[in-house]
Amino acid sequence: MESGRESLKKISEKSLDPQLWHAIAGGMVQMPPINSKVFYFPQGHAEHAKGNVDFGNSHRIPAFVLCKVSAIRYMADADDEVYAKIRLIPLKPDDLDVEDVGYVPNNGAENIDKMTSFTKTLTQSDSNNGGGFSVPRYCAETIFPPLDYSVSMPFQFMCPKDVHGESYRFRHIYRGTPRRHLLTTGWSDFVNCKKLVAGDSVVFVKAENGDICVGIRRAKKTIGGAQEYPSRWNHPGGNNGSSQFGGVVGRNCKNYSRGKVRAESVVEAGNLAASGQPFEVEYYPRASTPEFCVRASAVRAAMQIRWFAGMRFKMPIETEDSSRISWFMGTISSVEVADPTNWPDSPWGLLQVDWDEPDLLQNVKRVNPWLVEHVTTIPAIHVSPFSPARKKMRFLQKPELSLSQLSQLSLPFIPSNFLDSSSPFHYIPDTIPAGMQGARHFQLGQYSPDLHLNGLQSSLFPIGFQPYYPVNPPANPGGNFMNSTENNENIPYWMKMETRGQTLKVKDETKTPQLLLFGKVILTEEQISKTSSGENRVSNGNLEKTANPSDDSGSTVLQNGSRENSTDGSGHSKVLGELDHVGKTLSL
Amino acid sequence: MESGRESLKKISEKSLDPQLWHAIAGGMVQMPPINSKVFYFPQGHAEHAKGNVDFGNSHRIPAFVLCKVSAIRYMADADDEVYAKIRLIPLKPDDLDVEDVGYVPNNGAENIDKMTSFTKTLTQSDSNNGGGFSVPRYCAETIFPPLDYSVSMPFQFMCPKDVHGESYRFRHIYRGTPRRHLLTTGWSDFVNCKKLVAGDSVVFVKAENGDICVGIRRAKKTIGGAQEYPSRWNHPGGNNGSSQFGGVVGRNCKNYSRGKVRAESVVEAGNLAASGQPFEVEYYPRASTPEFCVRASAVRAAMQIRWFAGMRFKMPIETEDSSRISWFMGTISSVEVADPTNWPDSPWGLLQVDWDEPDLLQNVKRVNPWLVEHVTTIPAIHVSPFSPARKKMRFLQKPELSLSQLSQLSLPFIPSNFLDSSSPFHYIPDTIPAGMQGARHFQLGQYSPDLHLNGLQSSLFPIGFQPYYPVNPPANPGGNFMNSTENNENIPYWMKMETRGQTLKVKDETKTPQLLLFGKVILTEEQISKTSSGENRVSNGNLEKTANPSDDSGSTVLQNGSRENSTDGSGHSKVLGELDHVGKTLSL
DNA sequence: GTGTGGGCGATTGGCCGACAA
DNA sequence: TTGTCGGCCAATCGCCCACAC
Repeated sequence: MESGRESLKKISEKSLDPQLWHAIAGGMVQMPPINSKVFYFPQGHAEHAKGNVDFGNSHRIPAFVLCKVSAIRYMADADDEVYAKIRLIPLKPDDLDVEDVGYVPNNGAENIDKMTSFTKTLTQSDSNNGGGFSVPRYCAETIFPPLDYSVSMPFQFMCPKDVHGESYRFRHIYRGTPRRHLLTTGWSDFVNCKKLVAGDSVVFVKAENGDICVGIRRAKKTIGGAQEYPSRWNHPGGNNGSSQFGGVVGRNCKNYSRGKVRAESVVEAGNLAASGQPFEVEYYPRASTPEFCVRASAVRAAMQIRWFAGMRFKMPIETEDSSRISWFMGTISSVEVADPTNWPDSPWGLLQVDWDEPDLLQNVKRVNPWLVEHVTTIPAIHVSPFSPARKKMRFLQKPELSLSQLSQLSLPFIPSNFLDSSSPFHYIPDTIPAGMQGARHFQLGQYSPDLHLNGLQSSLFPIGFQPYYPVNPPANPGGNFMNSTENNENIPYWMKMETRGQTLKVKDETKTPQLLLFGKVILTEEQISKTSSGENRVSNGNLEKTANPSDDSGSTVLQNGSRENSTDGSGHSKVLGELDHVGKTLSL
Repeated sequence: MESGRESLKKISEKSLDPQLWHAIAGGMVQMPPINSKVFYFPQGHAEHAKGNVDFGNSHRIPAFVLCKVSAIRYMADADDEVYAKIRLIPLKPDDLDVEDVGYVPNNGAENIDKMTSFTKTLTQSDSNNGGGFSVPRYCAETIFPPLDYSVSMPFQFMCPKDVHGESYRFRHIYRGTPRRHLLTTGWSDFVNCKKLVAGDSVVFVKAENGDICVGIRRAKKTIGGAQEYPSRWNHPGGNNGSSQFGGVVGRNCKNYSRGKVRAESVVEAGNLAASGQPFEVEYYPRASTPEFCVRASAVRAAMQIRWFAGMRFKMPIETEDSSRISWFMGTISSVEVADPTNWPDSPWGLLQVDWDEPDLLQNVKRVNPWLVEHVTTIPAIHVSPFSPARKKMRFLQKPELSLSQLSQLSLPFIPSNFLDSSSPFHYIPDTIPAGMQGARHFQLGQYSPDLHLNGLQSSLFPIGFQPYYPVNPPANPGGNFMNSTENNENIPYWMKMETRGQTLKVKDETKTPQLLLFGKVILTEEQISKTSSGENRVSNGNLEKTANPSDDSGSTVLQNGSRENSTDGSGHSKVLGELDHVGKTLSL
């Protein structure tokens, strides 16, 4: 009664090549190295799950557990979303014999540069039922097999594989005036099969041996599992009956997709962690919740900072297609335990913050200390009359971008530089008691910068330490943006576009070819650009790149290997352009 | 960060009306009454899950745990598959104060006859992209709202709801020569939306208030979760490129649906059961694995039988659309513990069997004692030259019906009559030690009918008892079949049919309008009929009914309420026609 | 360089009766 | 009674260009 089932299981449990996985996950996704030490936060894990996680009498589950990463399996689920199964071994608080490995750029070090990838966010035309896929020239020339340009309309069929190893067949043709690369036949099927919509991204990855894979990054609509993708009609079909009756009833097709991480597995992990037994967690890097397995050195470094209300900070946010990161600035309004009832000892969400751009990040009330970077200089919060935040919201008046969607927010992965254990404090011994006592619910009064470290920090670092103040370069008030359009006081042209035909598909779902996403907060590229032209954000930079060999304006192919400690006080701009774990990752 | 998530969860956690649930689940599905006693079998639960279940050091998990059913929630998952969440409270082995309730025909007794339902297995034409749904007359007249037959082509729009409460809009028209009922507009969308294929069934249910629901029973392709539905193209679309190249590559769209029950929840349930704590299990009645919560009285009755090698037995199997049950006969080849290493004390799969029709049930090596019925008369195993089993397999030479698919098998629910605690032994006290000692791996020699009860049986019934030998009527050697076609030595007409057009859809997937299913074993109605004309099966009978008021040939509308002890030696034929928990369940 | 719309065939979806099982 | 087919029409898919940003 067991044969056959095994093979099925293996199909769905098959793990991906780590390089491929990282290419699809996006440049900002960093996984901790094997054997490195991390803090596991059950609280954060719970946010990662769908539904409410009830730990029961969770007094015995500590807010954080020091663990060693014993294994990582790189997986993809049924929706082609990549996730990782991280196996963790809890360490004794005084377990000093486990050497934390230094930063390792690639988990599979020998695979560096093995793959080339290109990411493109789908336009309306790309995801239209009737349309093909407009292939950026660079993608075609870098990733796709070469065409025979001697003929008038060169074309070929290419058959990339998805994360599950399934092949898809696309007709790749170079035609039109001016000439351009297109995927025609087969593309529409792919779009329907994968249920892609405008705003989703596809990643073409070429391995060293020439094999081509195609991955998917879905636009983040909601947060942390239980995602209910909007209904997507594959072929709306002529409906005589309904037009004849004017009825629009029916024709709905709900997709009751389940959450990615189940509450029970979180509880199970928490209990195992509490009892010191090895356990495994599933981590969805694109789930828009902060990672809950954080490099121990990063946590320590962050908790050494004497956070207090009034402090200025900046935080990196990735663009929706992972092509850029954007830094947002804010002020700490209060330092207090986020959930004193259930997690009185937790630094998770310790910082209550006010953003310089409250409209865009209005629902990000709390951030983790290790996700932000303290800045010593406070740029003027100048809301220019030409680009006020309020005015920007006019572009959000479309239903799909309404304020009601700007509801919940968690934070994406922190760039690796934050986790760099080469920070001055990586030598701090691991002496955190797994089950902390004392240190109940501390709350610092607002604007009490002289208050000393609160109980949390002292409990995290009970032995002698020096408060650490990172020395950052002055923030660049003018910003340092690429791709920013300046002449956009008017409605941008893409707001006026309409879908051809009468398809009932996702017509009104996403009119924005480029989205920027912060947890559940979806921002258009336009908004980002407009914001960029203000003075209240720091800068952004390329992460993945629109690599156009004939257009170097502001772009360079980023190579990995160059790393700087983001807190070393001098490498700011380098950090912004850093791309340090994917050999060549290119993007549009 | 919690708002909104709650509501999503509630949608997916909503439970169904028990009557509706039962109507969709099918007439053979019986749930134990609330407060009744059942044995919970972790081993069976594990078979219900996808993948391998590792109980770890499971020495402490008993093979069966006597429990009280404290609650049942009737649910439907994202695929519209119904399942139940059964809450169980382990009982102390000597817990005699818990009165086992007698058999209760309907869990919600007051709801009897509240609903009328009709089941139809989809034909190729029904599931064709271009086609509509041919509504059996009885369904239209019994379930659907009445049409105004005064006009020439009467039609209406009806909007049934699915298990999630979503409405679908179908045009119901009465037309053609001869006149017939059809669903046209909207049907195709429904098929695509629900990913229905030929062989799947739809169930129309009308509540007392006239509300109409539509449920789904998918054809069982594989066993116990991790089902990978065959690729279903929603709209294959014209593919100039591939026809021009003659290529059939690509155009595949795998659906990596997950297993229904996760291994972890099985382990969790087993541990809770072992420690005597209440727990909850998810049971998928259509998962083709035997139920793992079995009426205690049924287990006891079965274990009182002195099973031995050489015994003859019969077992009921349901047809794929739950419209009929079929009894297969076999001989016990050996009585031995199925998995002595992990479950040395378990009666699960105790009986090793040889089937009279080994081709059809070749992979059913073991059955549970409470799933079979001992027969005292051994009909001659006469393989007639006109309908030999080998010959029948000729019809399986199509790839979709090849022997390679006849791989694994578990067994469906036993009809309720087997569980009837009104059997002479329902008064046997519950004195089964939850953690049994002794009784390791007993194996009875083949054909040792005089051997006394083995250790398992004595451990299940440690106190005085009388071995129970059911007195059955002599098996009817000639069978008692309906719908059997005799003139099918030739290829049946449906084997010759071809799909119109060039759709790449499920063209070759299921050519059989009627399937009979045994776990993973799929049999056509033709095969069953041919088998029926042999002498080696006992009989079958209608369970759900093709209720045709103008054609009473061999059919009657079955009413619930009439119950007979299947082992009482006289009610055989009544049992076969029994339908005792759904008020009026009709089927095609 | 590439996103979008118009134009247009070829294909399919989808509704119908005819026919037969 | 109802499953399937051929016929037929209309809708739309999907490929192409031209045009803009």
